[in-house]
Amino acid sequence: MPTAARDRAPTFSPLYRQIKALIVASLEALEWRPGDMIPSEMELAARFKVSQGTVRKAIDELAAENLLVRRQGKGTFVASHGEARTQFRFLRLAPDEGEPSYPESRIIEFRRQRAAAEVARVLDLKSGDSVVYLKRVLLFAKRPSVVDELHLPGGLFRGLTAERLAEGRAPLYGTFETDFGVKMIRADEKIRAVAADAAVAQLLEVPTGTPLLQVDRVAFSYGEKPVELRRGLYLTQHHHYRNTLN
Amino acid sequence: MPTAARDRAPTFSPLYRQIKALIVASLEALEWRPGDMIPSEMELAARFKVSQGTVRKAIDELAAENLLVRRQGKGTFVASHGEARTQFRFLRLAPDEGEPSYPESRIIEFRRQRAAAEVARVLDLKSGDSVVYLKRVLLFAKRPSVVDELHLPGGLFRGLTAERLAEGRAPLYGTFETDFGVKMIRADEKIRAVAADAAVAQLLEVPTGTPLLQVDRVAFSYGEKPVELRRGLYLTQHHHYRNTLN
DNA sequence: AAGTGGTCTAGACCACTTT
DNA sequence: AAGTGGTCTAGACCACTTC
Repeated sequence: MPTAARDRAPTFSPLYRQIKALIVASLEALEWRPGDMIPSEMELAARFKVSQGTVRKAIDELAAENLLVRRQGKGTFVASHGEARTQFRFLRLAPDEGEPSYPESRIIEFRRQRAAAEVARVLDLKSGDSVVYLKRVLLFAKRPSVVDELHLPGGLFRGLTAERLAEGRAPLYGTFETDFGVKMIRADEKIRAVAADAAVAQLLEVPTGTPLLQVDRVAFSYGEKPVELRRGLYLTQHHHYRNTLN
Repeated sequence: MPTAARDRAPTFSPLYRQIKALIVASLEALEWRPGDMIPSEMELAARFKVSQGTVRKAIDELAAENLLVRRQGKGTFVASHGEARTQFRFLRLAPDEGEPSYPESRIIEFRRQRAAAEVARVLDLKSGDSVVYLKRVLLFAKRPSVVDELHLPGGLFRGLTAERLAEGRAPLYGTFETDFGVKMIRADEKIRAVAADAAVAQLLEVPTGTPLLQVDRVAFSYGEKPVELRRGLYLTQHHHYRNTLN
């Protein structure tokens, strides 16, 4: 049978990318939730009326983008922040000695407030829209090592309260996806060296002026939608930010 | 024709990975140099006696790893550090405002010396082996912004002299690949915040104690071979280290 | 027109996991 | 044994670049 053409965008888009977009739409609509198995390649091929190889290529790309995870013999699954595999993808601070571990979190402040102009701009909101503000200290092996400030769109995190996060050792992004259906896909970070001010120095139990890593993050969900603005101040006396250039 | 089996490693390795290894071997042997076009998929398929699709899958992975670059209608080319595309893959310091640019370099020190224990360990040399030591200042828009110290295996960089690098605006890794056949593939970085000591502060024209980003890099060539140890101290008052988490 | 990579199909068979 | 993803093939045709 000759190649199916279907509705082709004015600028040529191959079939497998259209299939890919359909799968992403299903992910976004939570037809399959994080951790779920999606239909087999043959089933999807039947649903979309294309060959298995075309579905395969679409899934290949989604797996490369960490939206899906393939497990031979088992099936293809929706990636989840609850898994060890994904655990350290967004947590780049590692101890100088020993294995990476997940930190303990202490909430310093939690409130809903009106978005300042800068926050609104980055999160694609209107100035004055509701925003969740969260300030935490992260402790690695009982040692306070990070001071974090987060801004989240209020509309996406309706039931979020301080109690719900309290004393959590659970990954924050895992909570976001299971409790609020907000899936973090990608993040951009800008890193600088700064001196600790008095307030931060006290929280981290170091002298004022101690050099800290300042990590400004914007995290995105499906469709490049910004859903988190975060500033982290990292104490790097026993830890470092690890990165790989490919 | 049934599937060719060939010499199969004890743990199963698919054909396309064996093909991939053969292509990497040719790259390593400089059969095709950076910037060169490699043979077409059909030619390689004939050479290796496999189908075009199998060669294609091997090349797909090599392109994903940035060892090869595909150009539709033209051919497949060996990736080169001389291209704009690759330019900023290993240069993560970007100005807060405006477009990234390539810095001017000033050499502060250049000499050959015996490898200290730590340097030898990281570069996989013997203690006392010859090592090239290079210290530079990088200037963005006339502003000194980085102090860099590099250690390179002496054996790989035989003809390297200070004159050859002098006042170079050319990318260092481009020089390495064209002049010495050493191709940088991947690098690991560990980032910390530190305070500028007197010597560095003078070079960067800032007060002693100014917070700086300390970036420790180990760069690798083919086969995970370490070929560079580098420590950079970045002034982040008008620049930042950019990163994307996927 | 010819040559390159890019897409799509259909079918066979392999490797891994579960029943 | 059945179901899943993984590999490999052979052939057709499309899109892009160059001659």
